Amino acid sequence: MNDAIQLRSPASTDLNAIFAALADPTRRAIVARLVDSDATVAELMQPFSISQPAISKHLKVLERAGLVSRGRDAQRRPCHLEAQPLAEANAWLERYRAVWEENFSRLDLLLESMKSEPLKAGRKTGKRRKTSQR
Amino acid sequence: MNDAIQLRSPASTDLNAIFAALADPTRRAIVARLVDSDATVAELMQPFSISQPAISKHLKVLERAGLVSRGRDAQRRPCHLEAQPLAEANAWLERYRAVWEENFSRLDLLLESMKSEPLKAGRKTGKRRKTSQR
DNA sequence: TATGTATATAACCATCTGGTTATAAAAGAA
DNA sequence: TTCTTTTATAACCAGATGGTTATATACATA
Repeated sequence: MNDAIQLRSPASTDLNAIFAALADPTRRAIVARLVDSDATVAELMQPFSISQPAISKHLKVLERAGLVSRGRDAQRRPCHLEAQPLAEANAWLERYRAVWEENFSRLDLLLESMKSEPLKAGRKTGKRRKTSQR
Repeated sequence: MNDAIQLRSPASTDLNAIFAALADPTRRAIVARLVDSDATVAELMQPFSISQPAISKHLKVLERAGLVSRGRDAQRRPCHLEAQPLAEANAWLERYRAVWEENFSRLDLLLESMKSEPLKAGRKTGKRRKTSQR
């Protein structure tokens, strides 16, 4: 995936849109709803007290992030949840699993992450491991 | 975690800030850098061609999301990566693992997610699985 | 054809974001 | 004290975001 320094790789751009899309509770609720089944705009609108255009805007954000695709059924434009962007976001977070799981030591994580995906953000000139004590 | 319908639960608010913080490539790179070790603002600034105040702003966003905590070492304010928000974001995505892993069927996922965390976004009045024809 | 239904678009608004430059503040060093 | 280093804050800007209302479009049906 190659994140870190060069900020404009296509994959990185995707992650921008994906995380941004997930940063809104209405959109997360829409994603949650679509796990169950495809749904029309009207159906997605139902649980919320916001206008239909607002929902359409949210759907466009989800579409741009690749999280939702649209079909066509007469006037309706049924929404379908796409898996891949969720997998991408998960993959990014997965690299830091060791941070929140106590099984690994910091050093283990470093080696682990270098093996799977060279982070190369470092350039740690001084490499002070304990810059302070918090 | 209780997401979906009521949009302003504290946990939901956290996810907003967490995902929003991760939606920027500079901030994701900072997170990646901090996995290795704590770092000062100057150290974090180094790989980027943006100003120091810009970095300070990014750090404030990460702090608000709980992803980074700050220490004190003379003039320096070393940054430390906090695990919990990453775990929270991961936990949210984890609920949809079955969506991108073909092992589960859709129905399996539904049961799975209901067991672990009642989604209750549905209110599926008609429970039409295929919105396409009606 | 006219009407109703489902969705999208336009125009607008307030607020947030990500950047800038200039300046302030905090702390060690001379 | 004065200078230097490190970080934060203020003021500003352009553009995005999330909402609104009003209107247009696309299609089905009476």
